Amino acid sequence: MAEQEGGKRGGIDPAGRSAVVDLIAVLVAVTAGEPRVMTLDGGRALPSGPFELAHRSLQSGLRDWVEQQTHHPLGYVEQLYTFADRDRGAGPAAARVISISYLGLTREEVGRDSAQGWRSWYDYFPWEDWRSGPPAVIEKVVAPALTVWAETGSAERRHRVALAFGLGGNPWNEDLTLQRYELLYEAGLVAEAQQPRADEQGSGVPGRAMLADHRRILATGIARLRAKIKYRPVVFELMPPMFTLLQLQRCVEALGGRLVHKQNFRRLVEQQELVEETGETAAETLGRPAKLFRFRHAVEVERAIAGTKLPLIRS
Amino acid sequence: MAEQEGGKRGGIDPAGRSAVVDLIAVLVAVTAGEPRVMTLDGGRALPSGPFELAHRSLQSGLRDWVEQQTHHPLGYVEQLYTFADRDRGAGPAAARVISISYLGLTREEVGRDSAQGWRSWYDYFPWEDWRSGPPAVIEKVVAPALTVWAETGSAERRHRVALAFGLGGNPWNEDLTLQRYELLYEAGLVAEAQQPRADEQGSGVPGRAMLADHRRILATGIARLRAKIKYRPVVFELMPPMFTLLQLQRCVEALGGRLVHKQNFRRLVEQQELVEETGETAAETLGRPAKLFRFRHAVEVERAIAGTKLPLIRS
DNA sequence: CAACTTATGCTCAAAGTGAGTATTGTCATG
DNA sequence: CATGACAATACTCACTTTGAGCATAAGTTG
Repeated sequence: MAEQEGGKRGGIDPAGRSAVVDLIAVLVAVTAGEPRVMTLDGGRALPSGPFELAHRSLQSGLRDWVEQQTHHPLGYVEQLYTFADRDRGAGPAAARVISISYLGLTREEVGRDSAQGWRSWYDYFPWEDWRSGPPAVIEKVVAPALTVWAETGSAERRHRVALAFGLGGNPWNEDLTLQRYELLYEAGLVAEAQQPRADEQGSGVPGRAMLADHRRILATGIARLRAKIKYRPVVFELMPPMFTLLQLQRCVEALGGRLVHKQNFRRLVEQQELVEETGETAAETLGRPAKLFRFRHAVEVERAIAGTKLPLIRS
Repeated sequence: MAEQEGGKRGGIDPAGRSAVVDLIAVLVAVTAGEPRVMTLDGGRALPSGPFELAHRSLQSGLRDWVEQQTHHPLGYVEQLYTFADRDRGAGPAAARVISISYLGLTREEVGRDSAQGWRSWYDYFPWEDWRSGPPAVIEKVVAPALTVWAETGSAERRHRVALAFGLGGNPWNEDLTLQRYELLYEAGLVAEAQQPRADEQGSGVPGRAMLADHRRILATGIARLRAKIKYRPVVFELMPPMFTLLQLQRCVEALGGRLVHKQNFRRLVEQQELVEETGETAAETLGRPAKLFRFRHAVEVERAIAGTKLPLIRS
């Protein structure tokens, strides 16, 4: 089916059947209540590099590139998505490039030279941060522009816009980050959608642009992470070994871009036995001192058991 | 970063930076209460083919291959996973192949010449069907063999086995299909794990083998589908336009490999307003005639709104 | 000490779930 | 034509899980 390629160098490829494969990382940390993503090139690109024969696997290839480019170790990693759209790559004459993207979770290391690359992901998606209420940018810029665009389309298009951005009485759903970005792209409101000139923001919407489809990949990562923290205890990959429940809450809020009910959040965390007390208490500056907790790693296995939602029968 | 490849033929590749990319489909239908998967080569392979420059996108490339190989139209499609493990491909001297896998959902078309390829997925994973209680094959073959293997490893290995296969009082979790297959592979109990001889089943566990890593990809598809029907109304892609609630239930049971509580299942379906009455009733053979329902396509958009699980605050 | 800020405890009602029991239509059959 | 067999539907009931608050407790700062 596929011709063999034995050695270190590939052969001629008459059928156009081989492609360049890029590995791209969305590396996330939460620091000081801000969700941050590792970038290169002045914030315009995600860490990435081609998959090479020398790499043992996709993941190890990714690890090599990220650690080489950012000098930051890669912890928890999961695959995100594989993209290969033609007109969505690096310019009009782009080669056929396949982008295999990964989501990585870590913590920022203080005093590292990697400190340069971290940026708040809300720099790229200002409309995604609802922690201080509905972002003004939506009402002032995004909604009007999208509404104009939607008017020129079908009713279904208007419906998609209303649903994704919580317009017309619809509730906001933080998990739709990717759909929102894709809508803005379709509407030509993000810089990446303007083929020729890459840098001018023009008639677009606020939010930093990135090279090629990196911002789309970032949106994919955010969406995945926002969805995942709800059913898998992955937040802890972003926390220090010991933390207070408020710190944990702030982390979740940073990721979700929404505030949560403090008491109910604690109830949830405790009843699910996600954490255990360390016995120590935090040396805070303000308020009653909080107990310090640590993640109960045991739940990672226990949680594998859960999962269902169908009205099963016992027997 | 990546060298340009202009025309129909690729160039020399000194850095080993280009790879062959295969597109692989797990095409599923449910017929007569059995979950079935489309296969080729006498049930030993999934539909697949290389991604070529001529393809507009990964999905369209996949569609081309599947429709050409199976003469069956492809409906709902979603990406599954991208594999590229070295020692897991087509034999020891395998080229570096990247497999991008997709899950497709359809219905079998009667009287099609594509009818050949459909097989029950439980032919490949007999231990996954719990609809008539715990499969004998687990108690008789799988559990003993895995226990022997686990004894030779760490306590953590024993724990993984117990969890994945519901041993030692652990509950069965139908979503762990992939983990179970991977454990069996690790333990050398599936034919694919024996490098040299491919066909002899020998000391292994019952269940049909497949070429290369196709069975692993099938397991990935099953796991994804089992998980997904719980939070997204995808079952309906597998149903005819009109159906009774019992037919719907049988379909869900076929996929999950477990029986569900009839009354509660109906309550769930109705309270979520997934279906609406057609007014007609089924011309059954047995029992009180059932109302025929159709899927409320409106929920596909409505459902996009749902999704949360965090204890949000209103404000 | 008063004012502030955060940590924790508790309550309450509304929904959602797991497991059954009871009743109602139809068809096939002795 | 009464009786089963087999499903479709209706309802119950006891919990559990959530969404929203109210009320205290325990430090820090001026």
